[in-house]
Amino acid sequence: MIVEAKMTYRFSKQREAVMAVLDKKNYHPTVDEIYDMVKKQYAQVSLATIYRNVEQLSQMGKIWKIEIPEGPARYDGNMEKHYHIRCTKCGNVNDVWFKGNMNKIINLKNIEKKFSITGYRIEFEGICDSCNNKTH
Amino acid sequence: MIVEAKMTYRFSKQREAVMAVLDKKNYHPTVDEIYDMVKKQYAQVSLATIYRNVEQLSQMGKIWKIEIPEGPARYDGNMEKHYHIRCTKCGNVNDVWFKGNMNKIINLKNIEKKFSITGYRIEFEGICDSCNNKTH
DNA sequence: TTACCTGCAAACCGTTTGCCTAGCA
DNA sequence: TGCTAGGCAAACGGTTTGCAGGTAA
Repeated sequence: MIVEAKMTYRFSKQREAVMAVLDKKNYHPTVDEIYDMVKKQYAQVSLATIYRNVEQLSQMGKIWKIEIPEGPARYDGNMEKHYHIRCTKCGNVNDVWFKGNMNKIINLKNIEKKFSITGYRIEFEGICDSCNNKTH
Repeated sequence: MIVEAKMTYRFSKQREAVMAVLDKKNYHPTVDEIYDMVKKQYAQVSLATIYRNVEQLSQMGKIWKIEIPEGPARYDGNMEKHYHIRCTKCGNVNDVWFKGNMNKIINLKNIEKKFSITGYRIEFEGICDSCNNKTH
């Protein structure tokens, strides 16, 4: 028998600092990058604390975890519905604001149902401006 | 200046065995699972060999690597164009045969262009039959 | 005063690499 | 004979965990 763990959150200055780092549009730092930022304010902070806090914050629905295949996850403090595009050269992630309702466009009813489909994950790929403009 | 490395492949029974494992429809094993299969035939085979071979085969365009967020990659020997759905309970991956042209449905022209978009990755999520039917 | 939260270090897991031998072409 | 592929073990990168002390409520 599984017993739901009761979980209460309490304030911590470190978690506030993580939130503050993520309070910026079109910014999708990795844990390491968040760590470096938070360290400026709390030199003693540990990497594990950052990991624990981003996990908690994303479970609380306050931030969004962006899974990156073959690389560190990135986090996004902007909870408005949008998508992401990743530069296949430098790895940077940018916001994609799709005009229209993606749920209408990807009509799950058109897909064969041996599963009950609960969602989808879509991620765009491309080359960003700064990589495009680089001579090499 | 970057010099393209010249690469020639040569036959190996281990790589044949990996291909043989993947020659089955709607089967998406991890490296560990492939390893276990190949070991039945070649007890001495090493995990590194499986990794090197799946990497090579997918570069040769003979198999497809399915990136799984937070988990081991899976491989698919079926190169016909299709999509995947992953059970969020048990992690199993199944094929999704989408009726229609996904490229028409996801019209990249509708998306703002600060990037040059080269592609997208879409992965469905759901609960598979066997997980649905499990009492718990 | 209770439990959550922290810092530290060690462990973890999937994957890659260095080294040296085996074996295809 | 030259160069790719293999086996083994160690290293790697991102992430999680155990523990003991710190701190919010």
